[in-house]
This record gives sequence, C-alpha cells and structure tokens, in this order.
Amino acid sequence: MNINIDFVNKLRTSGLRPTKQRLKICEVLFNTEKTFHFTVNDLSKIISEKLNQKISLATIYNTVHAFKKKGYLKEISMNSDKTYFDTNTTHHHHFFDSSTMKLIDLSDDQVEKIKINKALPGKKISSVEILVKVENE
Amino acid sequence: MNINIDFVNKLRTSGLRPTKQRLKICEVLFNTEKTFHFTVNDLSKIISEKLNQKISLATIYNTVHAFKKKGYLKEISMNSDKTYFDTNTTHHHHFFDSSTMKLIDLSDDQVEKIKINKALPGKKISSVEILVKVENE
DNA sequence: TACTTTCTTTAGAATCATTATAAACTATAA
DNA sequence: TTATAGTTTATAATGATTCTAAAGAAAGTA
Ligand SMILES: [Mn+2]
Ligand SMILES: [Mn+2]
Ligand SMILES: [Zn+2]
Ligand SMILES: [Zn+2]
Repeated sequence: MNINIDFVNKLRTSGLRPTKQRLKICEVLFNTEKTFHFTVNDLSKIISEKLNQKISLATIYNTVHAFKKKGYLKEISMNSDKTYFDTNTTHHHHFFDSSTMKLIDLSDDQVEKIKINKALPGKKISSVEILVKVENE
Repeated sequence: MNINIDFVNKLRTSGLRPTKQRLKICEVLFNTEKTFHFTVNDLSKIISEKLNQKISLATIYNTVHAFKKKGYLKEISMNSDKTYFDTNTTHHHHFFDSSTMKLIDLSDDQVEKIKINKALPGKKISSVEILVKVENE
C-alpha cells in the first residue's frame, strides 16, 4: 500500500496517470533493490504467470516505452534477435553471455577510462558503451 | 572476369559452390577497396536497382548468413531496429550517428587499451566492442 | 456530485523483418 | 551422362512490434 504511493507520485510527477496497469508494472520493475534486464516477453510472462494478472501486450509495450521516454528504463544496444530493457538507468556497460543469452552489468568504475583518439567533425558524443561477449570456457 | 576467379576460389575453398547469385553478391560486397556497412535491405536494393538483377530475398539472406558463418562478414552488435552487416571483419569499434542512422568505423588502434576489472568465473571473453553514439552538435 | 475532457487500455488487425518449406534447378563428381 | 548433394526460388509461416478505433478510467470543473 505505502509502496504504491511512491509509484503514484512517480507517475503523477511524470505526467502519467497512475492506472492499475502502470502501478502493477512499476511493482514488477522497481519494487526491488536489485536492477535487472528483461525483454517485453519476460515482463509479460511475469505478469500473467507469476502474478496471474492480465495486462494486454499493447499496454505493456506502451508502458515500457513511456517509462523509457521518462528515463526510468534504458533500452540496451546490442543485437541478438532480442530487445532488452534495463532497470539500471545509470551509465554502465554489459557482458553478454552467449551461452545463456543473459546480460550482466559491468559498472562504469570497473572499466578504466576509455580514450578515443578519433573525433567526428560536427558531431558530439552522446554515449560510449562497451559490450563484452562471453561464453563458457 | 579475372576478378571473378578470385571469388570462385574464395567460395570453393569455403565449401560454397560458386553460383552466379553468390558471385554477384561477392562483387557487390568485396569488389571494392573500402569496407562498408549495410543492411539486407540495402544489399537487396543495390542488386535490383543499381545492377538490375534479380536475386530472391531468401537467397540474399542465405548468402549473407553463409558469408557471416565463414567469417567474410560481421553482424554488428547494436540496436536501432535495423540489423547491420560489415564487410570489415577485422577487430574494430563503431560510431553510430543517430542523426543519419549510419555506422562509422573506429579502428582498434584509435582506442586506448580497454581494461576491465571484472571477471566472470567459468566464462571467457570472446569479444570486446565499443559503441559510441554521436549526434549533431 | 454530475459533467466534460483527455488519457489509457484493449482486442484485433496490420506491418515488417526474417525464416521455413518444398519444388525446380544446377554444380560437381562418378 | 547420370547421380548426388547443394542451391535458388516463390510462397507461406512466424514472431515481434505497431496501429486502430472503440470502450473505459482518471482528472478537472462547476
Ligand atoms: Mn522499441
Ligand atoms: Mn541474422
Ligand atoms: Zn544493465
Ligand atoms: Zn565496421
């Protein structure tokens, strides 16, 4: 109950109405100390199978995109057929385990400063991300 | 004619029969001093519009995937709806220009050695790639 | 509270990239 | 040649994502 008040405020201050669908998705995504990575399909399964709720897929897409736009989620840059979202919105990097298809965070301070000796005239850098692919030894 | 002999050999030594479709695709992809990035759709358009040839889309997909498997192409790890391939198969990094949706190579020696202070037990690193997103200033 | 407006959800259709199917075709080797 | 395995192709199927338009819900106002 009191958890939800935070989410209600979070949504209200973002200009998003606190509907029960959005609050449920907030609970799944943000009501945990640990951040995690997920696909839309993962999220949909958690809601329907673990929580026995039904939220239409269109709403899940709408909500995830709305949250991304507000900066509450990041979409992860990497290709592997799947599109991943991340509840960790701080600047960080990733390991991608090809054996399990899972992403693992690599925090910015675990990477020594990246120096790039090439500039593109008229362009400014908006992000620098490392993707480390790993597999079983 | 003599260019094609190289491609015929390249294909034969890879265990791929040198069909006219594959040779045509080789010409488009490898008959140039510069490497480049492309999508399957780009390649398909070059073949049909610029060369006025018809190769079925299924064959283009098959060929691109076969070439990737043989190491003649790399598929680029990044998300932007589009899936890019790269005729530059050396180890290198990329800029992605969000304004133009184009990839630009960033050679390995233009990046100072990347040091990662995190290891995953039982896993070995298969690649480390940087993606630098840029936009207009 | 009643009314109005705007936003949100939803089922279902549409789209788009990619992959699968299976029959016709072709390169290669016997 | 003939046989074999590999290849191409049109077409259908798949799967993720987006669109549509109608019904429902939240917020604002009187
Ligand atoms: Mn998206
Ligand atoms: Mn692919
Ligand atoms: Zn992450
Ligand atoms: Zn490249």
